[in-house]
Amino acid sequence: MGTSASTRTPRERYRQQVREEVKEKAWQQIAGSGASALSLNAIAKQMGMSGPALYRYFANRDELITELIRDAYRSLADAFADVAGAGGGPDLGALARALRRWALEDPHRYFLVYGTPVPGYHAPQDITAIASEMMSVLLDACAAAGPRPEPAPQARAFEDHLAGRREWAGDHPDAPSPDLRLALAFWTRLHGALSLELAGHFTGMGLDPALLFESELGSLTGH
Amino acid sequence: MGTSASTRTPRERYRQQVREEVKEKAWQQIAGSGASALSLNAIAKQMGMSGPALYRYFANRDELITELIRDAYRSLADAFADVAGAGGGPDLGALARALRRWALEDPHRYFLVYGTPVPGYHAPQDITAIASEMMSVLLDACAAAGPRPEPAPQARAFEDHLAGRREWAGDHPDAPSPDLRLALAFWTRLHGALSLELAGHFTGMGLDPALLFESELGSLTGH
DNA sequence: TCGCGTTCGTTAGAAGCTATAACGAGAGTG
DNA sequence: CACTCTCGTTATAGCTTCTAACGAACGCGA
Repeated sequence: MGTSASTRTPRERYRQQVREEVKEKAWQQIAGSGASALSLNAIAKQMGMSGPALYRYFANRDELITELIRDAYRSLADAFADVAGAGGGPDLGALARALRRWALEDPHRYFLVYGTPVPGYHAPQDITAIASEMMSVLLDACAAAGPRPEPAPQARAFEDHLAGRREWAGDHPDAPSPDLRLALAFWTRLHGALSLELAGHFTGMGLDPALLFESELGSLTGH
Repeated sequence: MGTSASTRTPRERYRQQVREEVKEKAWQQIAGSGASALSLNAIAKQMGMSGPALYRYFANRDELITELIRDAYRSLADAFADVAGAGGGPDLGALARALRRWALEDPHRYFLVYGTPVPGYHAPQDITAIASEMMSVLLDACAAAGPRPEPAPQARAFEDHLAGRREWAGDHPDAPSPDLRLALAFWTRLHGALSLELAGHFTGMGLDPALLFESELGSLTGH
């Protein structure tokens, strides 16, 4: 046990090491020019080897990008888990600020997860697993959340709808419908504020996105 | 007058006609494979002429895409204006549903406007003008909106912040702060729900995005 | 109606990309 | 020590954007 199957043979060790370095260079390149401009050729040259060598490590460009998306999901889920593990009990505000911190830390990484979807792309199983892992933390925080604003009639209707379709709640099959709706509102509202901020739709407006974010957060945690 | 400067010379007429056909084919291609896969070469071949011919009509790929973004903005602004012009007075619910209809009509067009930003891209003047044209319609609807939920403390703080920085309100320099905040919440919340829906983050959850959208709309228009 | 200039579409080509194929050299295994 | 599997190489096909140079056609003024 200990260093598990990851460190089997020296070959495997080296292989993993190169894959990591490729991904590292890929992140650098994405940070500069976005994911659509990611070039395997450029990465290879940057690592001192010639183009097609990288195809020993990644079947194609899409596989590399999928790997990057997976890592991005993983880092966000870890950030969530850290928040849940740290302070006394889960807290929606802490989760929200961790989300914003994570997004501002690397906007391109954020857009890799929540931006324009790649046409043919379908998330593999393990990525949806990470997503539901995050949802689980979020539902815990929702359950622990205090009193919340009186829901509008449409919100009540949505909660009724949710009561019948909670398969996505994963390990929280008994979560009350208001909690499910709160979790979804958390997700959509904060993502709305964040993605518009990061896409630059507020630039030139002279408003502070942090305050807008806090305002939207306030609409979730109640007064 | 009448047919204005657009129909000056026969040459100019033909030129505009070709430009329109190029954009038409571009939309077809985007609808199939997304904007990142848009190929000038493929469009040219589809129109029966050889690659570089298109460079007589568009300086480069970016100029074509910018034009498409402009048209996309224009069509959304028109959809907003139609709603405002039609029924008796502006209505937030009608605007919201027009927004969702517009988005579902062509998700790729939606992402062209609100999706992952192109790294080097900066919106030209006339596009920001269209954006503030929409904001004006939205602010009218906010002013006409009925009683709204009691704002959370963070929302009050944000309104105070907005009171000092309302330059973006354009032709509504005297809009009250609660209206400004409502307009921004409209924008961010509905965009949050829409973009997650269109990006497919709800697929497999078995929930009805229309009801989620209505629920979020309910949070804006009050009970 | 005739010429002349502008504009258009062409082909050729450079530079870049993804991706495959075939080959040589090395490393680890039995 | 030899054998095999893996790695990195070069060559190549096919795609892309975009520039350059050439010929033809179109339309405007005379």
